Amino acid sequence: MRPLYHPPLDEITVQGILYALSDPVRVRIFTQLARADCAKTCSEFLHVRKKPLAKSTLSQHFKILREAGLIRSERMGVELHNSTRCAELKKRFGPMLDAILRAYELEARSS
Amino acid sequence: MRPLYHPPLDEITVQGILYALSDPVRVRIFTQLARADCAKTCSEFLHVRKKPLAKSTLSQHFKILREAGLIRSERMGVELHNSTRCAELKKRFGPMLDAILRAYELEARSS
DNA sequence: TCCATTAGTTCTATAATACAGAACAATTGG
DNA sequence: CCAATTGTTCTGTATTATAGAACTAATGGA
Repeated sequence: MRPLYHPPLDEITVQGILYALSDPVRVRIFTQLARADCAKTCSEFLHVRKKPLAKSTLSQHFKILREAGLIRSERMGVELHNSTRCAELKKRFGPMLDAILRAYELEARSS
Repeated sequence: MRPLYHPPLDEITVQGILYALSDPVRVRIFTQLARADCAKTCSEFLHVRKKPLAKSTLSQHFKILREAGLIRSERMGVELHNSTRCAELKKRFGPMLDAILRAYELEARSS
């Protein structure tokens, strides 16, 4: 089992971020992590919006978020503790991420 | 041949926009359109960054941009005149699009 | 120590999507 | 009306996504 890869800040791409955030499940995961004040495990997201997700699928989604540079996952015993890399990302991409999250939020409210 | 579909402003989604802009060819097309002061035809993009594109592929890319609500395509004789819907989009999504384009621009400069 | 449990990952097969060549459609100019 | 031009749609292949099954890693107890 290969170690979890986290790209360094300067290898993170806009393309990768947009792709990662163009999926509703991943957006949900990311926004929950962004809102949370402490790290969350993967399995907390096995039921996203009432839709049961296979854990292999969920694992893939986390991998995509991680390798896009959006989140950081640390092994803590048997589980992974996931948190966002928002602070770093803000340094590199300015207001982009905030603007995206805000747009998603507004969209959710209006529907 | 079915008429070109342009979603009304309130049916445009963040997800659709991010997905459309997570492909380098489409980003190139969109940014060129955004910079241009007049509409551009599809075939002007047959060579994007020295890579020859099949016109069927290009057509698909335009369709994705169009149906994501990012561009508007009008038949003018035998060709299509494409332009962005930036003004409308700004009303609905605020600074998101600008922030994305700016991030892509900075990324391009630094590489 | 060893076994059961828990949390995630990887493997494998199938379903959905992207790409590009070929045929087609629509418009215009000669 | 025919030829040329621009773009779309059709069709087959290649890549990517999903989810079940098997596997790995860490822990807590008997």
